[in-house]
Amino acid sequence: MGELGDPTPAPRVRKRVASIQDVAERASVSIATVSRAVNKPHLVSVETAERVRIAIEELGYRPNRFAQVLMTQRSGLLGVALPDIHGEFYSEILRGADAEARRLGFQILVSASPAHPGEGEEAGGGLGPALGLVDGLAIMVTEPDERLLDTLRNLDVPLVVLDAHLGLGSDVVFVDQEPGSREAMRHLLELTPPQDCFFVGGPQSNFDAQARAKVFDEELRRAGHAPRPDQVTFREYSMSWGERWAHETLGVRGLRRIAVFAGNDDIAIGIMREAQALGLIVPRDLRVIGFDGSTLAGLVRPGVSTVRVPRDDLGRCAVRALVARVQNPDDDVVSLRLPTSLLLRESSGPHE
Amino acid sequence: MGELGDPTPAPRVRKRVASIQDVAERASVSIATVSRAVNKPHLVSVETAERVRIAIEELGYRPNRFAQVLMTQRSGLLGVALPDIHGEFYSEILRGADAEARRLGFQILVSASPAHPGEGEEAGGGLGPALGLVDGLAIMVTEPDERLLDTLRNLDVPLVVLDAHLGLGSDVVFVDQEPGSREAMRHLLELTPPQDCFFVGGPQSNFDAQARAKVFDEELRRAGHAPRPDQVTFREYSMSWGERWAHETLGVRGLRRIAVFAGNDDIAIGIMREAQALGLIVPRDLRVIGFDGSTLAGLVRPGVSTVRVPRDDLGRCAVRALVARVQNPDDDVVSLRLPTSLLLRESSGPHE
DNA sequence: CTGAAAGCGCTAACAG
DNA sequence: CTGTTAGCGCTTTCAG
Repeated sequence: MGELGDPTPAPRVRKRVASIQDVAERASVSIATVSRAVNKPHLVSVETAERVRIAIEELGYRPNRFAQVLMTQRSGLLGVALPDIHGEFYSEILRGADAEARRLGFQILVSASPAHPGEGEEAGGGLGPALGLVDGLAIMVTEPDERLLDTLRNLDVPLVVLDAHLGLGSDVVFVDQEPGSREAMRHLLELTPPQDCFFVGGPQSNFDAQARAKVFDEELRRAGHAPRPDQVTFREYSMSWGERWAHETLGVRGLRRIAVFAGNDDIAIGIMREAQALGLIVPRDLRVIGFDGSTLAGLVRPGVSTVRVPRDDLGRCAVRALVARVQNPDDDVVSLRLPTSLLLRESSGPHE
Repeated sequence: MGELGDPTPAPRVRKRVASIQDVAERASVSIATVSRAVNKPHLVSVETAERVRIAIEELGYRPNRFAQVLMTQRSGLLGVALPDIHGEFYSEILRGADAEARRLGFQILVSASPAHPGEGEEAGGGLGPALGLVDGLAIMVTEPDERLLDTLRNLDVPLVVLDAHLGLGSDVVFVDQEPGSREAMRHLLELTPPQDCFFVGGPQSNFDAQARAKVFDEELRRAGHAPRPDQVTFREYSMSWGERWAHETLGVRGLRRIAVFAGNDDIAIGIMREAQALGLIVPRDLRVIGFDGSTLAGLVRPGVSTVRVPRDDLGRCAVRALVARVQNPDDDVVSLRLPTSLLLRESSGPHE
């Protein structure tokens, strides 16, 4: 049962500092008065307040947060658990979350949850023992995970789920993949027949990947074509997957004049680069649209059309919802939807 | 003095959960025994341990971290304060720091310190009251800041400084700008005369910018040329600054066949893009080297030569040093140096 | 091996 | 307006 204990049993290190006791003595008041002077200044006389202020100053007193936190059961910490901490996508979510948290007087505790925690590993979004220190948890769930769900159910702090509908009655903030995907597909289908359209997605188990693929499927059918299996593939959100797909499709099978709806910008760029390496011209031989609205998509040549995702809004709204819940546990559960939209660039221009 | 108090006075929300008391009663032992069973299993008999285990299970007991932390004065939290949380550079530092922290059983508390905290704002790296919750602080300091220094001096937790030598006797982990910069400059000076070389830097007050500029200056002199004022400029780490510089230098003043050592990859790419927009060819008309080893530098055309910075090592080493200090406060102070090195791509090739 | 007891440093009634 | 008192939930001597 060691896992319940402190992660690193080690000698205490914090040096001895002035306590509220010391301040009280120095100011010749009770500790209660010191506490009030600090936290509820309006409850003490100005003279007393001043004496306390001076004592605090002289002693360099700072309230021990650990003790405060034990009393109030509130740490001012918010857990933010993401699948990964890396890359522009998550980085911006974090930025939004951090900014909003700061604004509201909280600090975020970031955690990159291992995507599939092994048997031994803790689920719960990767904040090991620190989970017990947060006032609330915002967690992004990108694929089904029973163990995680279980942890979340037993959580004893407010919870906000990002980007997934888990059916546990928590607040939810999610990016609606649909409108942007729909726009993207209609744009492609305007100039490319449905049988020449391809979806090159991320991991199949990803909720996002599925949502995007679903729109792809729907729009193709709407255009009168039931997608062949080779038109929809899944693997991972990486440039190398895009390159590989392009190599096999454009290089080996020699397809031309096709249109690709890529699972994200990395994949799109990978596809484009490989196409270019094969001597093809984008968009003439290959039209492509990515997803995420990454900076990179706007920087490569040709610019990559992409579906904008309001990343920092996502972080911001998640934190806002979480804080609302923390401060007002009995408010109605909210479900916040952030829309996506198509951002057109050269990569999805006409075939000629 | 309100700023010393809890940031958000709000009602308690944490629901009532089983305490060690409850477990003790259920297992018919004392709370001390429960504590031992959890933290020092070898100190209790197997039968007792089992009884306690069962009680814990049945009650869904989890030790209250707040109380643990108050007793042990150790939270398992590490503060990591960076100038910004955004962009690949910081993102990777974070990733390294997070991975290492996790490995060592700690959690990091990220903070994007406002670069120049206003008068009212807290210095101390932006972790407001949360500063009191960390076992140690790793802070990246990019420019001189007296107020910050002061805060750091009065810190009552272990401190590791990143990327700056502040002269307070803390551990330091720093990226040595020199070797990479030196290589870069020698590479440029091989084919471009010193009077046609330019340094386009970030903020002048940045330690890094200064270090890089210094090498630029030294190498030009070494090549027999004392840099003119127009050869060295500072502003900010952004693409738009690069574009602007290029516009004025290449567009307005019409310079050609020059070589630029840019303060970072963003600047380098900005310069390159503007040059291309002006119809120039890189590296024929303009050779350029960036800094940071960003992914982006390898993705644009032509590929941008850059000075590699071991970003995740930086985060990793900082955390390692910090944890070492936390666990062993009396170890010798360490100063860790991480070297940089040149990564050649097309952008700094010959003028023709 | 186990229990009793003493706090960690602070906040929050409750009386004055 | 201020002091007294009671904990918050846990860890840790110190005796058995």
